[in-house]
Amino acid sequence: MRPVPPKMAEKVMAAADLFAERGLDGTKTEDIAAATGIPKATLYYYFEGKEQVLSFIFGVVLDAVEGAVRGALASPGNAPERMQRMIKAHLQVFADYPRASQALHFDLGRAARLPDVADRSSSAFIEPVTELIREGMRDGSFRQVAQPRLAAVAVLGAISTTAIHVIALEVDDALDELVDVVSDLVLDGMLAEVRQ
Amino acid sequence: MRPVPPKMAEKVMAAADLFAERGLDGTKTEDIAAATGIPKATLYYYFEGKEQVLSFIFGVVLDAVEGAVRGALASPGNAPERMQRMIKAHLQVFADYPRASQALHFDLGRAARLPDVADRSSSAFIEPVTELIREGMRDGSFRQVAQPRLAAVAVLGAISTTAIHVIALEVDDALDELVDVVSDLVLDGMLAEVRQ
DNA sequence: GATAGTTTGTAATCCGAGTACAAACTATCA
DNA sequence: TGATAGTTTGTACTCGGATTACAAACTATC
Repeated sequence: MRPVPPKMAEKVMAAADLFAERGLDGTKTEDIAAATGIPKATLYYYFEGKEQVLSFIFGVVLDAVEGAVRGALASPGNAPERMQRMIKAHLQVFADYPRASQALHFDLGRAARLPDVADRSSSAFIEPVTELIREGMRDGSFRQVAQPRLAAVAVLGAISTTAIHVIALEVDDALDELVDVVSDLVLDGMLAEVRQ
Repeated sequence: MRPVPPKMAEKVMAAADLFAERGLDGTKTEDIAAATGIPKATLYYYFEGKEQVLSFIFGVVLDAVEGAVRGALASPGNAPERMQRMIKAHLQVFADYPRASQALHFDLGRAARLPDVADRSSSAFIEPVTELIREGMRDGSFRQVAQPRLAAVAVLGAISTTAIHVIALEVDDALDELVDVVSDLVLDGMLAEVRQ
């Protein structure tokens, strides 16, 4: 993949609409050309194929997730406060890139097999959040969680599944309400009383 | 789609391996024929195309999920107890159909657009679990959740994301440990103390 | 043993991804 | 100015694979 000049990068993001709607395999190269305004031959000059176009778009989203998570976890406050900020920041990425996020979710299995994408989603989210959980356990703000890494995966699942669910409803500002739904669940759980 | 005789139905499940590994579009009709032992022409006699083969397999998993959730929610006990049983039963479906579950996750976006599949995953999981949450709120065993339906979606996300994560690791009995990880998170959250 | 439905092999069609290539265009530098 | 390298794009081509067509063989049933 040749380095993608900024103008091209911007145009190419328009393909996220198509991928979100029909998935990679449901999208014809011609359609990408039409939607982005980049002729087919030019696409093949920069990308090795349409999968790389998808991969490029995923990269943009992952960059944003990485930045959001990193920022929230580096912010001041105790572990629960930072966890909530992380959830908010992560949801903000879905709000900022709704179509690209949907595309990522649509072709989730493929994404997991794309070189880089799998590693990067692990290093952008799972690892830092696992570390946050461990930290909260050490300082006493989180209870002892048997498997911090799996807990981090569960949190990721809760965030992304609800976000995609809400985006699909196409109610624009509905993602905001999710911050409370998800962080209440993750932090407090659903029980009315703490079990002894 | 013609009614699929039992012998055929059983054979066809072998295609789940392929779909789990490469997704629908990465799987050739010839490969499906080879893996299932059903000749290509016969496949087209029963199914309108390979997407319908995928859909059929998803249907089997959804039947199982529906049964598992329904059984757990109809069992005796208060809402938290039944929620935990539901989580266990749902995870058991992943254990029973690991490859088909992976296939479903791989082609998640497509699944959401398949007629029936979307409706059925909603009626098999989201709606009954939403109702369970409401019930727990009424009888005081769950705290007041702002959006029970979104909470149910979050729980589904936590269950399925962790299950797929664990299946991918190919450690056979690791799904068992998930019951505690997920139900602790869902019921108790992660905080050490209840916030006032 | 006639009829309807099933099973399967083979050949043909058709679409679309990716490739090849050449002409036109642009920037840079001597 | 003109040579050179890189960029942009149109057009035509190849090739794989999904789907279709079809006919022969097979099976159950009445």
